[in-house]
Amino acid sequence: MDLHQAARCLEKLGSPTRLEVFRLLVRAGPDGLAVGELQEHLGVPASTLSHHVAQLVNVGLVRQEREGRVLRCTPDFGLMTELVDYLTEECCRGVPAPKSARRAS
Amino acid sequence: MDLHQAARCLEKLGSPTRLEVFRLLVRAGPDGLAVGELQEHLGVPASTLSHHVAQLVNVGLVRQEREGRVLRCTPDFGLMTELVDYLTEECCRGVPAPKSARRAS
DNA sequence: ATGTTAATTCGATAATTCCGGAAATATCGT
DNA sequence: ACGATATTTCCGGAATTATCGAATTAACAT
Repeated sequence: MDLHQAARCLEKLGSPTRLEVFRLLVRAGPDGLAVGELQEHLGVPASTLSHHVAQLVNVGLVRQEREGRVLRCTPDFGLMTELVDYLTEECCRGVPAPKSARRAS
Repeated sequence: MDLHQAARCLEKLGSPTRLEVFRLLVRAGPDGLAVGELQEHLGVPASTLSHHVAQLVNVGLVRQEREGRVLRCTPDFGLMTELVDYLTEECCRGVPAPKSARRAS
């Protein structure tokens, strides 16, 4: 994860609607949620929600898989974790951790 | 930290320039950096940089203190940590951690 | 084929953000 | 008071993003 990728992810998470979408997906269990289910939770018009979800997919934070006529959305925990790790490493410590001192060893 | 505050912080960090500003401040040690020093690092026109820094100050991620004609900027580690904790708690775990099971106990 | 549901794409408008030069403000030194 | 430096504010245009109804595509059932 480099600075530009981190910025892109942060930008997309930086909208209340999209952050809520991601949060709902994370809490929804392994099957995630269909776009329609997200809509019920959020009460946003379908086309608006579709744009927001598309942006999260675009940046890789959300994956979509068709299941009949339903589009099931799941969060990419790996990418989110990379992002949080980037913030922790690069933006939370006053002194950059020496490259040999990260997690064990 | 609630969802809306988190979204505001994320939005402001979601620009390569602003993320780089924050990163530089974090790595700069306890005295932070003057706006002018940031400008040397980034090569951005003064007024543009001023806008970006102002947004970070606005959302509380950066503090400014006058020192003569220099404005010294320091990151708010506390707020940043709250943000990262929010993301970790709310957006990284599939199952919300039971409220009695966070860090020790 | 037709209808129904799920979701996206289109298209148009409104609102916001971004950018940077020029002018203003603040502080200090002489 | 004047000049120099540091930084912001003002302003306007360009670019981007947000919003959402309407039309469209996709999948399925009858």
